[in-house]
Order: sequence, then structure tokens, then C-alpha cells
Amino acid sequence: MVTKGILIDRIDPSSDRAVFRQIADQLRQAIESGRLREGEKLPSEAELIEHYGVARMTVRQAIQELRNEGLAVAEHGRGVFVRRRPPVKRLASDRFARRHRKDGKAAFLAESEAVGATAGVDMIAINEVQPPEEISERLLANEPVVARSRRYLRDGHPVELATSYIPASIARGTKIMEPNPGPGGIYARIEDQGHTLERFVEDVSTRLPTRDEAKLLNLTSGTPVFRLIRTAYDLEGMAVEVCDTIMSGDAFLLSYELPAH
Amino acid sequence: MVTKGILIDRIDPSSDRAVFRQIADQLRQAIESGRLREGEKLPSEAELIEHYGVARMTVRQAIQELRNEGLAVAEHGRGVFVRRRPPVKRLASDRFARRHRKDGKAAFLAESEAVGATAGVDMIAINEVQPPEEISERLLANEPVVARSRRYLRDGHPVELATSYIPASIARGTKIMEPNPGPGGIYARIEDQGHTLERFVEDVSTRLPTRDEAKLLNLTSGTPVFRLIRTAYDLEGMAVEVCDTIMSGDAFLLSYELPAH
DNA sequence: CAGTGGTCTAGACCACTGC
DNA sequence: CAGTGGTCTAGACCACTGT
Repeated sequence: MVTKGILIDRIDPSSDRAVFRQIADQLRQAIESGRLREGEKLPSEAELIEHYGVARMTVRQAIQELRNEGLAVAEHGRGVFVRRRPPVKRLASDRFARRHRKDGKAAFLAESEAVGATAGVDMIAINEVQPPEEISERLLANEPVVARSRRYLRDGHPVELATSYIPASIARGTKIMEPNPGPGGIYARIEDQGHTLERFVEDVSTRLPTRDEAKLLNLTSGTPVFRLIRTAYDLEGMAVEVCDTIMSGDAFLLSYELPAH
Repeated sequence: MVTKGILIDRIDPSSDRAVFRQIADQLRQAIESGRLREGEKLPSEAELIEHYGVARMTVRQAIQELRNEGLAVAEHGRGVFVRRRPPVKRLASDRFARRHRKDGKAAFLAESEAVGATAGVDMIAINEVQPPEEISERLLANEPVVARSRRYLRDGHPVELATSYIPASIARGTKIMEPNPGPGGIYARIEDQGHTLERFVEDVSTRLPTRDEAKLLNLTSGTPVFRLIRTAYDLEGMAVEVCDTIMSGDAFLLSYELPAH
């Protein structure tokens, strides 16, 4: 039986701790200690019911707890498995440096190739829109904007949703309006328009994904996301682009350098 | 009845969408549209059972879904409420600039006062320890380290856990070994020792809190945390401190500036 | 005390997976 | 097909809250 060797202990019904929590504790311990490895199957509900002598809802609550913690994922008809963690990608603070654009590569591609992953983009959409307040307060200029949305894939798996907002006065009549903006990406096109980029400000927050984000990024309930709002400024201090990004929280590590002076 | 005006629609039992999800959808809609505001009470289980004509486990599943999404919190014996979001504190990228230390203030105090919040520190502990690998790989020097742990409070609520690791050769015999390290905090004391700070590197990740973190930061299940590992370098490029920080994810916004060149 | 959510039982039927 | 998890019912007893 699968439970052999994994679930040593019995349940203490007289304990203050709820039975389903005690079961969850034992499974969690098995995962965190490595007795159950990534991708391995947990005991089935039927096995847990038999082993502990409890009702089905009780073992389901235990499993639910592990799913909420992001430790396990259920697959209908197959079983419950220890969640696999994607390799973490480190985003260094020089990732938008001009030298990366000089190679003709947009930032996401350059980053991915640096770690030997294949990169992809899909779901590209380009529209003129009325920007939400979080965007317009950063762009300052109160004019029409072009929104470029896309989803980024790493090794075929979606990891990032991004929408760039660019003042229409900059974007109109350029390749920014086309799905493929050409070598160096949209930042290169913005510089073509005479707006030399000087600096970026990134505002990072974290939260649980909305339902839509969870669907698009294929996230289970225990995975938070980064929300990253990046504003690009040109030499005159004008905000020339705001990019609103949702990133799978377990797939990235954001690295920044701060001067001490 | 409380449900009046909040739950307009009925359930479609013939729908593909599970009944508990339809109920969750309606409650979520009420929250996101603002019909139910922060801190307001959701209809009780009994009211939902009566309104929809379903079993108790079904409405509990619906509420569980909202709790997992971080939209609602249950209080035993009182009810289920729309989750309150704390005011977000923006941490700017110049928060460790020397001018802030010149005022005799440590970083956390200076930040808090900037937004009119009262700041506090408790649970201070200082030990010589063997650092975990994530720390030692950043300090490089393979020598004993002093660990300074503390918890930060904002307006009386815990928001941040931090542990600083400093090579013992720098810390020994200084106020770094004392609970109160004196004006300007430990960075000022490190500079007193002749290590002028040049730059910091911050590695930011996000995940759900461990059980211990949730307890210490008083977090409900739907709140992720930031994990921030900051390494401080002196003018010679030596890592003189590594600070491992867990921050309540809904209480902070991290802001960074990146050069474009 | 009445009202609330927390835990648990013992069933039922369904949909999906893999052999 | 057997085995798996997903949904749902209809109860029970408990612990906590506020009056």
C-alpha cells in the first residue's frame, strides 16, 4: 500500500488539533522532509480513509489545506501530486540596459536565452484605449494611449502577462502598432522616435491571482503573483511608456541594485 | 434579510458550472462591484442555504473559495467579512541612502515617519550562528556571523520580520551586538568600523507564508509575503551584511529605479 | 441565550483517467 | 472497466461571539 512508510503516525482524536489538520500535518511533513518528492503521488482519498478510519470529507479537507498552501495539486481521475516548482528565473537590474537592445533582442528574449530556456510570445493584442487610473497617473500626459498586451511563455509554459501603454503621439505610424515591433522591441522603436531612454521605475507588489490571471498563467491557488508596473522615462524626464506586468510568483526572482549614497 | 439586494440571481442547476462556484461568483461580484465593502459582513451560511436552497457544505465551499482568493475572512462565532486591506507603504529605492542615516534614523523608522505611521520594533534577538546557505553564499567570507533578528510593527501591527547577518569580525565589540545599535542603526555602526557602504543588492521573491510567519505577522490565509534578501557591499566590494526579510505582502509596495544605460 | 462558523459522518452520483 | 477526484445532500455536535 502506498501509505506504507509515509504515514507512520495515527491520529489522536482527543487532541485539540482537528483531525483533518493532523492528517495534513503528516502529509506536509512527508513532503517537506523529502519522503514525498516533487511530482510524486500522495495516497489516494480511499487509502487515507482506510488508514485513518475517517470520513471522506475529513481527508478531503486535509488535502484541501495542502492545495491551498501550494504544496499539492489534484488531477481529476489521476490523483493528488506533490507540486512541481518551476526553475526560478532571476531578473537582474540591468535587464533593460541598452546593450541588450543593441543585440537586436527584446528584454524577455534576452533574459530567457541567458538561462537556456526557450521563449515565446502569444496572445498579442494592440488597441487604442482609455488607460486605467494607475497607468494615467504615471504617464501624466492626458492623451490617447496605445495598449500592447501579450503573454510570455518559457519552455512552452505561460509565465507572464504584460500590457504596455504608450502615448499615441509616440506610437502612431510606427511598428509599435504591429504585432512584431522589430529588432530591440518597442523600447528601440521609442528611441527611434527621438525619446532616448534615461531610466525606469519599477513598482513591485504581490497578491493572489485573479481568476482570469490564474487561468491565463495556469496557476494553482497557492501561487501568488508579482505585479510590476514599470515606467520608462526619456532624457527630458517624460514618461514615454508604462508597462503593467503580472508574473507567476514562483517563476521569478527580481534583483535590484541600490546605491548607498 | 441581509441577502436582499446582494444576491439577485438564482442558481442554474443545469449549468456546467458547479453550484458552489455560481454562489461564489455572485458573492465575488458583490465584493468587486463594491456592493459589499471592506469589513462588511457577508450573508451567513444559514441565509445562503435558505436563499439558494442548497446544503450547508455547498455554501461553505463557496465561502472557502472566496477565502482562498483573499477576498473574505471568517471569524468564528461572528460571521464572514470582506477582507480589509491595510494601507500600502511605498518603499522607495533611496530608502538606504546615507542622508537618511545622517538624521540619526534607521531605515524602517525613517520610512514609517514619512507616511505618518508610528513605528515599533520588538522580538529582538542577537546570536552568533552558522548562517544558512542562502546567506553564506552571499557573504562569501567563511567566518562566524552575528544574526540580529527583530520584528517591525506599524501602528502597532506586525508587518515585517528581519534577520541581519554580519560577519563577527565586524560586529564584535560594537553596538551591533546590543539590542539598540545607536543612531543610524547597524549600517551606521558598520561604517564606523571603516566599511563605507557603496551599494545594496536586493533579491525579491514572493510566496505564501509558512505557518510560523503567518502567526508572527498575523496573516490570514489569502496574503502572500515578500521575501527580500538584501546584501550590503562596501567600497572594496566586500559583502558586509546580508538581511533576510519577510514582509506582509499586502502592506508594501517596493519601488526601484533602474538606469537605462 | 441565539446565532455564528468549525468539524465530522455516511452516504450518493458524477466526470475524468488509464488500462 | 476500476480507480481517481469533484460535487452535493442531510444530518450531527462543537466552540466561539455577542446580548
